[in-house]
Amino acid sequence: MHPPTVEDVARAAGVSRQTVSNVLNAPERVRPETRLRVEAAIDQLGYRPNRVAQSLRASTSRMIGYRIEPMHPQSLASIHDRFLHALAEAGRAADHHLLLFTANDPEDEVANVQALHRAGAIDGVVLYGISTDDPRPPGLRQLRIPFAAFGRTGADSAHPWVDIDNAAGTAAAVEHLVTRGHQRIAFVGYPEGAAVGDRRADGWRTALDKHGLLDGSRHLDLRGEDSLATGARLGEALLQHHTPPTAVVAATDTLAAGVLRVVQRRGARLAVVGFDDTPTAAALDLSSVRQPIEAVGHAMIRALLAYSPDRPGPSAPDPHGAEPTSQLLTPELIVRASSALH
Amino acid sequence: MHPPTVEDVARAAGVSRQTVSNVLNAPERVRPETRLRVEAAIDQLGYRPNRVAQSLRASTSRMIGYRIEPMHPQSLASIHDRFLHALAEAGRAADHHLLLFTANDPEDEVANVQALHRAGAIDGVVLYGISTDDPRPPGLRQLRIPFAAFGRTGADSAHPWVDIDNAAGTAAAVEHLVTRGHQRIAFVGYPEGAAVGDRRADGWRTALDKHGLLDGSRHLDLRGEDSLATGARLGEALLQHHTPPTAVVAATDTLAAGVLRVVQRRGARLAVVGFDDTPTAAALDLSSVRQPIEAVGHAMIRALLAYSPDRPGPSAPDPHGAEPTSQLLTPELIVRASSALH
DNA sequence: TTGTAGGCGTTATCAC
DNA sequence: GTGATAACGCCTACAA
Repeated sequence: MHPPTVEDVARAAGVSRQTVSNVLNAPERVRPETRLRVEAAIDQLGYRPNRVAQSLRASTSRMIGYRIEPMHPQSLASIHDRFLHALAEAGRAADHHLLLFTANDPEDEVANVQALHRAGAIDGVVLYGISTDDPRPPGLRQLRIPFAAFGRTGADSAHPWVDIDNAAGTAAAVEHLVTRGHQRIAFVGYPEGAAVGDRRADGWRTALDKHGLLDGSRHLDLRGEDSLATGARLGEALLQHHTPPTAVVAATDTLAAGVLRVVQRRGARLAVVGFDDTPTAAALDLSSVRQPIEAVGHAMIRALLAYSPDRPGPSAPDPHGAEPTSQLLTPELIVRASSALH
Repeated sequence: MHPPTVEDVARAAGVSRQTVSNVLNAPERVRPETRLRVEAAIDQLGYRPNRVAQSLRASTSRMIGYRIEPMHPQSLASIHDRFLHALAEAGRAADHHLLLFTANDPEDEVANVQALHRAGAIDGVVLYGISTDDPRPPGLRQLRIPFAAFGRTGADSAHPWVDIDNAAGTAAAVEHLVTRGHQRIAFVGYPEGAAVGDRRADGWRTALDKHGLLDGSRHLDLRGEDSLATGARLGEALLQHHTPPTAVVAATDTLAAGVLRVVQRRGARLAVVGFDDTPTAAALDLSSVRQPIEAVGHAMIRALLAYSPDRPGPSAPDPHGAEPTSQLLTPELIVRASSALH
C-alpha cells in the first residue's frame, strides 16, 4: 500500500536495513551476491529512497528556490520560459529540483527566501532579473543563504553570478549592420542607469567607434521605458530626424517591435535588430541577439552548488570566503529579414 | 548558527517541546500566559517549523509536481508563464509549493512523476497541455497518484480537470465580427482530431450558423499545424479564394500572426482574431481571445487538493471514487486594431 | 562483510 | 494544561 521502505527491501532480501543502505551508498562494501539479491528486491518492490527522510537526515533539501514573477504585461514574452527549463534540466543533472515561490517585490523575495531556508525547504536560490542596486544580493549574503544571480549589480560581485556579455551582443549587431553597408546606426534603449541597458549601449557605441562611425551616429541615441509604445514613439522620432539613420539597434525585442511597427506603417526603409530573440522576434521576422540561456542555466546551477557544498563541515573552508565561480557568456546574433532585406 | 528548533524555543520559553508544538497546532489547549511567552520566544528566535521534518512526520510533502517543457520554437510565446505564476500563487494560499521537473515525453513524465511520488517528494501533479489521447491521466490514475489536468482528454473525465470553454471563445470572436458587419468569416485552425482545435472550430461554426452565415462561410475552413508559416500559407489561400472572407478567426495567435503578416504584406483588408492573447498579440495589435488563466490555476490547485485530502486515512472513502470537482471557465475577447479598424 | 543503535525535527498519544 | 515517549525513513558511526 504505502511505498516500500528500506525495511521492506531488507525483509524481502533477507538482510538488515543497513545492508540495503550500503548497497545504495557504498556498494563496494557489500558482497556481490548479497548486492545482487538486494538489488533484485529493490527492483521488484520498486523501492525509491524517501527524499524527505534523506533531507531530514542530511539537513539538505536538494531544492533550489526560484521566484516566479507575474509577467510584465507591457513587455513581450521574455526568455523566462527557456531559462526556467534550462535551470530545471541542469538541476536534474545534479539531483536537485526547483521550488517555485512568489513574492511582491525584491524585499519580499528575500523575506520569503529566508523563511523557506529556515524551514529547510530550500538550500539556496537563483536570482533572476538583477538590477544595478538590487537589494537581494546584499540581503541574502547577510543572511548567509547561498545564491547565484543571473546578472550583476553595480558594485557587488563577490558572489556567484552568470551574465551574458550584453555589450558583445549589441556590438555584433552593429558589425552585422556595418557589413551590410549601414553608416548611420541608431540605438534605442532603456533610460541610462539600468546596468543591462547601459552595457548594451556601450557595445553599440564601441562598435561604431571602431569603424569611425560614432560621430555620425552619436546623436541617434534614444532612451525610454521598455514598451511597445515607447519603441514606436522613438522609432517615429528617428524617422523624422533631419539625418535619419538607416538602421537601428534596439536594447530589447519589445522596443524593436515598436520601431518595426512604425517602419511598416510608414513603409520606411530602416533595418532593425532586437535583443533577446523572443518568440515574437521570430514572428516579426526580426533579427535579434540571442542569449545562450541554456548555458546560463547550467552555469548558474553549477555556480550555486559549488558555492554551497553539500555538507559544509566545520573544518571546511568557509564557502562564503571562496572565490566565486562566475561567468560571462557571449550571445549570438540571429539574422532575419528585418535587417537583411535592404 | 543552525536554524532554531522547537527544542530551542522550548528552552528559551522555559517549557517543553510539546507545549511549543501545541502553541502552534492547538493554541486553545495552552494557557494564554504560557502561549504569549512561547510566541515571544518564537518571534525572538525567528523560529520556523522545519518543513522536512513535518513532511516526514505527516508523510505529506505539500509539494505539487509540474513538468516544465522546453518551448516549442515554432510556436509563439504561450500563456505558460502566466499559468505557472497563477499555480504558484494559488499553491501559496494553500501552503503548497510547486516542484519543477523535466521529461522527454508524456510517458517519461508519468515515470518521473511516479519516481517523485514514491520518493515522497510530491503529493500530486498538475498536468498541462492535455491532448485527446493523452496517456497521462490513465497512467497516473492506475498508479493512484493524485493529479489535476488543464484540459480534457477525449473520453476520460473521471478525474479533476479544469478547462476553458474553447467553443465559447471562438463564438465570441464570431459575434464580435458579425456585429462589425462581417458576413464571410473564415476559420484557420489545427488539423481535425485535436480536441482543442475541434472545439474552437465548433464555436466558430455554431456561431455562424446562429446568424445564418454558415452556408456562405463553410468552405472557408482551413487547417494546418500551429506555426507562423502555416498561418501565412493559409492566409494566402484565403485571400486568393474567389469569394474571399472579410474576416478570419484563428485557433491560435501563432496562426493569426501568420495570417496578419500576409495581410500586411499585401495591404489586404481582412479582420483577424487570434486565440490565447499572448504577448505577441499585443505586439501585433491583434485581437485575441484571452483565457482566464489565473482562475484556471486557482481552480486546478483547489481541485487537486480536494481530490487528495491531506491524510487519506484507511477509513476515508477512496478519493479516486469521489466526484471530481471539475470546471469549465469562459474566456474573454480582447479587441484590438486587427479586427476593429475596418 | 554484516548488524545494532541513535538521532535528524516534528507531532500525536497518553499519562500526570 | 503540561510533559514524557514514540515514530515517520534514512544514514552514519560503531560493534560484531
